[in-house]
This record gives sequence, structure tokens and C-alpha cells, in this order.
Amino acid sequence: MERVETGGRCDQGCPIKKTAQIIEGKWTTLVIRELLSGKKRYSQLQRALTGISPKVLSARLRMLEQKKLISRTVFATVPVTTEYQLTVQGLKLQPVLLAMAEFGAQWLEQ
Amino acid sequence: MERVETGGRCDQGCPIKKTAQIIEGKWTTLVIRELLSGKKRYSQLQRALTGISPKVLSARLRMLEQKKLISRTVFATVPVTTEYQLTVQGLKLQPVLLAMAEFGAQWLEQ
DNA sequence: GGACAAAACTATACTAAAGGAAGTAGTTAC
DNA sequence: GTAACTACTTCCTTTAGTATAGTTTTGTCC
Repeated sequence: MERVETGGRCDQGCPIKKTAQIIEGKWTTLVIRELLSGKKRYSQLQRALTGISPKVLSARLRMLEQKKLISRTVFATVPVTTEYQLTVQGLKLQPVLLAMAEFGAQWLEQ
Repeated sequence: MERVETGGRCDQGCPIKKTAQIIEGKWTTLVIRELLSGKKRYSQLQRALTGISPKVLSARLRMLEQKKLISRTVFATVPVTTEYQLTVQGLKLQPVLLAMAEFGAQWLEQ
């Protein structure tokens, strides 16, 4: 694995801090997890993430869209449907989620 | 890279969710980042993480200790000093932080 | 011996973020 | 007309985080 600086002084522009600022909010990583398996509609996300409030879901989707990590497409169906999808940038979060999955897996089996 | 299930139905005991629950609080990943480069005292952490409040720092340290990700050792120096150190379990978070560092690095250079 | 200092916190008051319940708008099936 | 579906918004309460002051326990300086 490539060597990356993780510790020490990096107050301005630490890459870990930058990533933390994106994923630190509640539900954020789970929204991304859902989108890693393909584009999803608002209601699909809401059903998959049992317990998320519509307020937090739209806040997360708007934040991720603003940061260009997901794209939002509205379809003129009836009723109107909206599709959310990871951008190329957003897909680059996959290794982070994979590392989290591996840690969580060995955590669950003690 | 090993294939790991990231999407789909995993409400009870999803490994990503488990990891997210640990690192989702503000400052948590940065505390771990500091400890990845070796054991640190309370005041060292406070100085390194400019802006963290003592309340949040001790809350994070207590939480991580309770989850057995860090250990706390008190020394009978004068004044008393306390050292925090990642456990073997805690060290296993390194790949997550490395992935975050890599994402953040390419994010910073656009 | 009294003032002051350092480390590691705790306590308190305040603000920002998240959760929960309910409501809105547009359209269509019954 | 009423219910249902999708994608939200609004309002209010609760929880999380910020800012800052205070506490405790030795010990040195004068």
C-alpha cells in the first residue's frame, strides 16, 4: 500500500480532516453505501435507511450534490421521480467504505 | 483488493454502519489520526487538535476507551500525566484513515 | 508560608445539528 | 371526492458541540 502521511501537524488542509468534514454527519456514509450499488430514488433511499427522517435525507443529498459527489436527475413521470447517483468523484469514496466494511466486519466477530 | 459487500439490505449488523457509529462524531477521526503516530497525552492532543473543546476531547477519549480502541494510563508524575494509546483493535482503523487520506488528497488537488 | 504554575479534567451556559410529527403540491386511480 | 404516491418542507423538541470558567493535586519560587 502507498505510504500516506496520517499523523502530525496538518492543521490547514489535512486530507483526513477534509474527508471527515464530508462524511462526519449522521447517515452520510449510509447514504453513500446505498448509492454504491447503483442509482436510487428518494423513496428507495428512505426505505433502505430505516429510521432516517426525510429532513436529514434531503439535507444529506443536497450537501453531497453541492460537493459534486452525487448527481440529481428529475424525471417527468407521474408522479415525478428523482434519481440520485454517485459522480466519478463520489465513486472515489468506495475505498473508504470498503475499509470501513472490513473494520466493521472483524469488529462484529470480536 | 478483497471483495466486500457494501450495498443492499444490511439493517441489522451492517459492518459499515458499525464503523460509522464509532467515527461519526465530530473530531473522532482526528483524535485517532493523532494517536496513529504514537501515544499522546491529553494536553498534546488538545494542542494538536486546535479548536477542540476539553469537553468533547474527554468525551471522545472516554468513548474510544470504552470501545477498547484506545488505552488510558495514568502516571504518578507531578502533576499527574495521562497517556492515551491505540490498542491492537484501534490500530485496525488505520486502513480507514489511509483511505480517507487518499480521498482527501485527490479532493484537495481537485 | 503564600503566590503562582502545570496537567487533566469537570461544570455551566449557550448555539447548532438531528429527530419526530405533521403538512404540502401535483397527479392519477377508484 | 377521496385516497394514494412521490418528494419534499415546516415546526418543535431533544441531543450534540462550542466557549469558557473553575477544580484538584502536587511543587517551585521568593
